Amino acid sequence: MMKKVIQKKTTMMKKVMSKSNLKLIAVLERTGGFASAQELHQILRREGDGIGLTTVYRALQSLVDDKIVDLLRREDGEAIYRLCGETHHHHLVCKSCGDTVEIEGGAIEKWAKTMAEEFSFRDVGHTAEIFGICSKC
Amino acid sequence: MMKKVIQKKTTMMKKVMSKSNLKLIAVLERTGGFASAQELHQILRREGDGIGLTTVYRALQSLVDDKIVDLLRREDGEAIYRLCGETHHHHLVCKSCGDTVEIEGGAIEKWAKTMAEEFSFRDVGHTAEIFGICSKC
DNA sequence: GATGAAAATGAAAATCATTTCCATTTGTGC
DNA sequence: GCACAAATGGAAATGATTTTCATTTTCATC
Repeated sequence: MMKKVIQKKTTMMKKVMSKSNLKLIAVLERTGGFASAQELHQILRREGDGIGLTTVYRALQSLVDDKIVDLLRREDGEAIYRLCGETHHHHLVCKSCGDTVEIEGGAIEKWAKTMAEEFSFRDVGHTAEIFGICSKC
Repeated sequence: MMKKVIQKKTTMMKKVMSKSNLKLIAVLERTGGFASAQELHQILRREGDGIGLTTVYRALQSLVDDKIVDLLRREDGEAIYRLCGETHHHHLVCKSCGDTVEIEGGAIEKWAKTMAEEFSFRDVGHTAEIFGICSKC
């Protein structure tokens, strides 16, 4: 069995993940999709965690800084977060009932890449959503 | 001198553009790029126009509804507005300097249509933006 | 020109996400 | 235990946007 290495914390060391950061990651893993800070806070509260809203915002911010979660925007401008590294997908949303389908966006990825190259942009990301009325509505 | 044509307003007629809408369009034309509601309001005030902030928001909203201006988001979520071109297009936005390129989205139109059909959605629209860092930044 | 209804307007208040302040608690090394 | 830095959370502040509501303007019609 390998000997356990005790590490001392030094300024050179990578920051240790705080408890709240871990909690947020856990919720994001569990819920899968996107969630706003307010929603994440509610979820944690509902589960009995007394975490404060401030802490949720702080934790999310640091996770974004560390590139552990992505920050996107809803149509109304509210910030939504998701774990990085999940397969990147897009949404098909019913304007009437709100039902959402996750869809493949291969064509989009290619398009974004092509356009970025054409205009010499780097570090590009993209957003793409389709909205309409689903068959049930 | 040509005789002035007096038109009567009827419910069948296309909605007439209100004064504030025209003012907003004028400023957007003049400034060219994107501007937030707050900025547009300041510009108008600075020019001696006593227009109220509420009216600016209302005018922008109606222009967006009428597809006369585009609504996008700054990184911090603040809404920014810009005159639409005639054709449906998408944007390539620099996260650093805010420069924007209008780009072709043929691939997107096709993708949206295909996906909508696959999941039996109707009346579909879509949004798609690419953001990154431009060559100058 | 007067009139009345509908549309437009703007000031102030309300809303809502997010940030800032600050006092308290927790964790860690000595 | 002690000292000190980091983490935390509640309350207040901020800032964009929306709502409310009373007032003003527009305009077709008389």
